[in-house]
Amino acid sequence: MIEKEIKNFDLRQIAESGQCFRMTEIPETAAYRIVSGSRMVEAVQHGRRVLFDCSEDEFPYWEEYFDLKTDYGAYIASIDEKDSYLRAAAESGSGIRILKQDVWEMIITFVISQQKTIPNIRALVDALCRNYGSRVGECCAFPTPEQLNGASLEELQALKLGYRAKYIKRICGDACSGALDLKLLRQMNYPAAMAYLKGFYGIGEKVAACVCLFGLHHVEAFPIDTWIRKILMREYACRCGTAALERLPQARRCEYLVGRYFAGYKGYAGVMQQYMFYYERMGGTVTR
DNA sequence: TGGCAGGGGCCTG
DNA sequence: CAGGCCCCTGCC
Repeated sequence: MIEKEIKNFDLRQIAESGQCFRMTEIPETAAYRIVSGSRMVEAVQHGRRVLFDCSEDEFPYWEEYFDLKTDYGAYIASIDEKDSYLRAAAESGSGIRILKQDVWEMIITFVISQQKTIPNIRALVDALCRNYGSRVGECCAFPTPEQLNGASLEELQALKLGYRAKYIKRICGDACSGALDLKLLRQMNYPAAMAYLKGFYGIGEKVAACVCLFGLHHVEAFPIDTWIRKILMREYACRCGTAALERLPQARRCEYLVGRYFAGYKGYAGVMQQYMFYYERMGGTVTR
């Protein structure tokens, strides 16, 4: 057991923040089970005190996973005082961390995520682990590229992956052949990683940004999905006057708003994205 | 009961 | 840029 006192840390908020899909509350306890790649830990929290059920040797992995050495209070304190929406969002999710997850797992997970709901994504990731991952104690590891490459297109479609099955099939092939070089990807900076990821079949702008943010820990990444799009148009579009915005094509409007209102959070705009996403999913109200 | 809209998008023409 | 895509869920 490792016990730590941690500010700006909330297991429940992290579990519901939509960046990880294998973090679950253990029934009838206040504890959470967190699975990443082939590792597993259980953690429970009482206020700022957090207990991790792991050895001293294992802890550094989870310390990095939860980004425990970073001061999220400083991120929150840096928010523009005039931006009352963002302040409220950050307050609602002040215990969120940007996780440093397994890159391969993030690639497949976010390819799956397109046009799916979060419960659905959880179920599909779980199915991949149970069907193709190695058993680790009582849970299953995320399948390696080689393991997942053993799945036929028909098998993947049978799991209800729909049109994503062919993306996954091709990406597994690329990862096994070396065309998708994860080691190389991990060494790239943000723009290079985005360009590299987008070159693979089934990975577009949004999925690439999620892999950068949640897998490579490029916290400047700012994924724009339907929720963030809705927020940007509702909370930020009116601030700059509609004329400037209407001159832009539909697809570029969000990009423009992000450039205008989030440039100040240079190098960590993705943290703000997570606060907004969480706040919106919680119904735009503080649930504490 | 059925039709419709939308889901943490991406590819193709 | 507009459709189409697999297929499921929520809603009326």
